[in-house]
Amino acid sequence: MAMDNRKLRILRAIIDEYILSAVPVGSKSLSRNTDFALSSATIRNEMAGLEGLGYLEQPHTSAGRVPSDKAYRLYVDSMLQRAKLTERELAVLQRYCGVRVSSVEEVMRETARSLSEITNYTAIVLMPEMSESRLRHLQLVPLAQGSALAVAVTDAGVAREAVIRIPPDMSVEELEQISRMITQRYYNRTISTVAERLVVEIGEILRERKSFLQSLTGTIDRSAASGTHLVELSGATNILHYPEYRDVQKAKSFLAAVENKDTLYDLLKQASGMEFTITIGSENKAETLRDCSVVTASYKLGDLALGTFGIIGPTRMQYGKVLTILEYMRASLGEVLTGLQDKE
Amino acid sequence: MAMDNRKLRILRAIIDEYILSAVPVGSKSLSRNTDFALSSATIRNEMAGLEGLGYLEQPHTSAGRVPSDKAYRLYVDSMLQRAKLTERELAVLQRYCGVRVSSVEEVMRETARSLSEITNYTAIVLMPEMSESRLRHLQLVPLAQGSALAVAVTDAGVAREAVIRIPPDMSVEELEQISRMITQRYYNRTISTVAERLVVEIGEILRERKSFLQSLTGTIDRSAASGTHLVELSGATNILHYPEYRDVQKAKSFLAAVENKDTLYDLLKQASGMEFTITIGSENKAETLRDCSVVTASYKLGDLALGTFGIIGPTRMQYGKVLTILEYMRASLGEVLTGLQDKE
DNA sequence: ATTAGCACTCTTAGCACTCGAGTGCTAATC
DNA sequence: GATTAGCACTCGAGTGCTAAGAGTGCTAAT
Repeated sequence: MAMDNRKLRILRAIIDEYILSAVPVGSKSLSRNTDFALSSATIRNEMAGLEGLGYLEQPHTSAGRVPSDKAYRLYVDSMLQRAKLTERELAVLQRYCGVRVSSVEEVMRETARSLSEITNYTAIVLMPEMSESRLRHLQLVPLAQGSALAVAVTDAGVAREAVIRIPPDMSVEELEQISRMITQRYYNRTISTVAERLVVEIGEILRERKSFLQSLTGTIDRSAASGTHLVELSGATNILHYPEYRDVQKAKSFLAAVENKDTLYDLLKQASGMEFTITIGSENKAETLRDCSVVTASYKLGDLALGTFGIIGPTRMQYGKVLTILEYMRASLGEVLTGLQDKE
Repeated sequence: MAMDNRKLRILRAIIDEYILSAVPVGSKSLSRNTDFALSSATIRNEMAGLEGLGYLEQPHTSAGRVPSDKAYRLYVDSMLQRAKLTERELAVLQRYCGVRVSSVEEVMRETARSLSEITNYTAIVLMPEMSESRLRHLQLVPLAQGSALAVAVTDAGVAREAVIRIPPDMSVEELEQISRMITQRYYNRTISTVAERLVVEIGEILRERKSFLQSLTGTIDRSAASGTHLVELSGATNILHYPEYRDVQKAKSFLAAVENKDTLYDLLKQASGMEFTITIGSENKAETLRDCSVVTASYKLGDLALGTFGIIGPTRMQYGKVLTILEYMRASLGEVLTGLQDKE
């Protein structure tokens, strides 16, 4: 049994229908509601064929058919067409572009919020990777006896901070001097380079401060590596709108999965760099997302900030619409990020 | 009909029972499972009395009784006793105290995580108020042509950043000089003072930079005021464990309420400064939390960081246990925050 | 190749029924 | 006078049955 043109058209009709209704679609309703000039019996035959090929599944005998992950894959690969956006959707996007923000974190938060609001799915945004961005300034600010706050600023316009311990005999002037020295020496180097070379190079100059520098390096390393607050999540509870999650148990496991930022980080990390990715159901690495689809987009700003964002929803997702929205968002994000600097 | 001692004992037994089981408790089971030497009939009479007084409610005739908010209020006001912690609970607390963190944000995250893990309710943590903490350092770092990052460090050990626009003719040296001037002049002043006086005072010195300073002030103001990322939330989905939220509709409205950080911010803000607060069901201002209880505690560190944290759960909450945990946490939080500076 | 027709399957909604836990009331008991 | 045993009554949850509806596969006719 091979795939032919008519089978494709039927499959597509089934998918379109199922995406809207979430109800298994049967041969009769299909022949009634579409303009194939075919009887239900013919469609039944074709459906049986499609099931044999693995594109359709039957929840139980005498129920309609449901598209398999394989079907969705075919769908997005070869029959997807961009959807027009509605008034409402455009309005949210426009509002998003006009929003006043003053830090990269805020941009991420707004992006996630808008995405989830438009799509009604769950939105995730991955912050630009710290370790690949370049140092602009490092400042050590004394806090109390024996402790200081280290603040690193990068070209992506983000600051990271960490409280560090300092030798009790270290003076304010010395801290200032070290800050200046590091800033000067490592200006425009990537953070990972800084972490790598700091001790070796400056340790030679300031022998007696070597252990302090070591601890500083450790902090930088850890802070650059920790992906914890690099993931922004919004609209997790949107999933509860969809009938496939009417079962509280399922909803719970989805929400638990999504509350764990490590899973999300891996997800986005993997997709970073790809213009768009679509991962369907069982294609997901994470066990817990096996009946979700993930669509992501990456943005790039000059050779500067680079991040990824996307949405998570049921496999029965409006792929066309989502892609259009992500595309739009991708373009706007650059604008908003640049805008950071143009609006006050 | 007045309240007497026996009524109190019965009411208490009902509350204790209901907190554990979430099932309306009836006269028979109560006389069976407790050591009142009373028949179910007597208890029934007393229960009718308690209902008349507004302490009990009946979901429908021929169901057991459920404590009213008023009953819980009485319970926490006059019959509450601290609960012992279990092994598991202590273990989590211990792990919490040992955790290595290097920024206030991380402390908040860990606190929220641990709280929700121990209690199985939803935890919220409010970050120390920015505008009341004192400036330690202000740094303007040039990013690109016409823009810079302003980073303010406070005595609470947190840094806040914002991208600002700068006049194109402003040199690196001038930025540096302004940073130094502001830091020097406003060292140890509260952020709100800085925002208030900056333009007036320094504007006089740097007349030609007045508009720049104005925009900087605006940024500081806004950044200090924005409560957005000052609230840390954890374990929102824990609520799904409880039978009162088995209805997806209810769960959805709870989660929506809790996803809105403004609501939470108001909640915690109001409780800040109070050692402990307990707000029961309808006592909540927020419409959406009318069948939840909120328990909060505030911490203070010297006259330094001051924040609030708490948990949200069903009105049928283990108040005794929660209070004990919050008390413990309150003590540990100081330790952890100080520890920020002692561990590397 | 298509389709009409038919027998069969499976889910869902509705209905009557039972069972258990709970209630209020009254009369007997301590 | 307080307590309790007893009784009739109510309500919700669970059970079993039936009928309706949607869908299927197969076969024979077009």
